[in-house]
Amino acid sequence: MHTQTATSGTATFNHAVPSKKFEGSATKKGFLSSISAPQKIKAGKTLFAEGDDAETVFEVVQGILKLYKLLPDGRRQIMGFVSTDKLIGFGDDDIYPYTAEAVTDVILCRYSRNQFDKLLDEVPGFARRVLAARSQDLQSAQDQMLLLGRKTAIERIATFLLNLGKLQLASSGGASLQVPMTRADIADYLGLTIETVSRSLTKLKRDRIINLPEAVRVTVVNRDRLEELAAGETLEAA
Amino acid sequence: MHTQTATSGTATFNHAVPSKKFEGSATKKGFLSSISAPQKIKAGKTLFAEGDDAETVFEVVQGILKLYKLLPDGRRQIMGFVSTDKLIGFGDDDIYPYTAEAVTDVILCRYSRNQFDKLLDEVPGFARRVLAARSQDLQSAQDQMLLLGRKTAIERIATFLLNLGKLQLASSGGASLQVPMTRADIADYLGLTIETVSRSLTKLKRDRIINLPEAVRVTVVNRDRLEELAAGETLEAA
DNA sequence: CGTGAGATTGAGGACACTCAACATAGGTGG
DNA sequence: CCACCTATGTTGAGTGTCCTCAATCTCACG
Repeated sequence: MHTQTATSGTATFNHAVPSKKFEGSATKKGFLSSISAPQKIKAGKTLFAEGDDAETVFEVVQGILKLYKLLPDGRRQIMGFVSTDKLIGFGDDDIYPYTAEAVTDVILCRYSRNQFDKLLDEVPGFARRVLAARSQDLQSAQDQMLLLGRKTAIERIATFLLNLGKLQLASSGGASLQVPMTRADIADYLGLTIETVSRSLTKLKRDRIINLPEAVRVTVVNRDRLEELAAGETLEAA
Repeated sequence: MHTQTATSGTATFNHAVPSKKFEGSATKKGFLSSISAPQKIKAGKTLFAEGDDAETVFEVVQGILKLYKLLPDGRRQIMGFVSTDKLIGFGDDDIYPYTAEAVTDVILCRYSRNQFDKLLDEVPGFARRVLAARSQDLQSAQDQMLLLGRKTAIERIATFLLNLGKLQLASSGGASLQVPMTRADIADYLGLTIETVSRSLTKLKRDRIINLPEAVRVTVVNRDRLEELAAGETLEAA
């Protein structure tokens, strides 16, 4: 079971640049949105499951989704969190390769896979633009492979917080980060357990690198040190 | 240092299907190869390094390359092994996001990034086809994220051997696998150490799941069991 | 104010890592 | 042609980081 055959995709929030994707010729929301009206999804609801027929392509208008795969015994790996302006649910294959679930309330648009494919073939520059987005997703996935394969727990958390920061700097600003996902989600994204996530955050706090006014909020106190940790500079002394 | 900013890409060998990529209209090697003559690269040679200007797109004609990222202290993560008919070195960004090094002797073609971009814009269906390939690469990367984040050492090795098998079944056939990369490469691909790779292979041999006539050759004895392990069915008894 | 999901903290254990010795194979030069 | 030499791979002993199990804490919500 849990055949992860398909190829839909898009993932992660590692992008330094907020994506700009659809702005050219006949695209942006002006194009895609004309097909279907935005739709609200409640937090916790599953959009589609790994292995389902990939009949629909989704565009996230607002909110955050998580994409994950499961092993038969329940071990879970979150491939990424996707947010505004991302497309998910298309790829080479005809089934979804992961489950998509709303982390927060989400607003999104749906497009039939057929229509989407037609756009790819017929709208000049659209395939090119989607390719660029997918290349970014691939690169984020590769950064995550480095994290999962070689970074320590503390380094993973540091990387995660900085990426979260880049995302939010794009919209708001300041060193105060909102953490919309649970510790369990963070753990399954970073290949750790919730306990290790919690302990790592506590350690960063003890070391005066971050603050934790509440569980869902993090403020960066020593950004330089956090970046050293994320980069894996090993100066694990201090 | 080791800014991993860029977005070139392509990776991994997780594909069930041997890729077919360029066969349509004006593509296949008939198109791309017309630009540059195939070129030989010796095993061990570095094609380009992470951070270099991404001026050239490469098409692998024969042989195997490894793509990897490094942390400052030398920890290495191999993003994937790429083989015949794969394109590497293009993406959103203008620098390579990883180092590419020849595992075996390699024959490849080079294309200037400018020419490649022009093809993407001008050749009908080309961007579409490259997008499909990149979607496959992304999916492979996501499978690898599940492996790196959640699978045990034995499960990683089992998965690796089966993927190696799929690759080679495409060309040759039979349960006898050639392992062209070193234990160090396997370790850095699977997020393990060489010792753990070696011990895991030994354990699979002791359990009569594979045989190891030589270090570079593996024969699958109990494929069903190997697939259970790769899938993470946890029946870790036996 | 009681309840329950989520988060933190503690104690102990396990899987993979580190360090180290030894084995094997391929290549080179005497 | 064989002995040596270095790469690579295997095996062993001990350690450490992160996991497991479990208790306690926090906070939003009814």
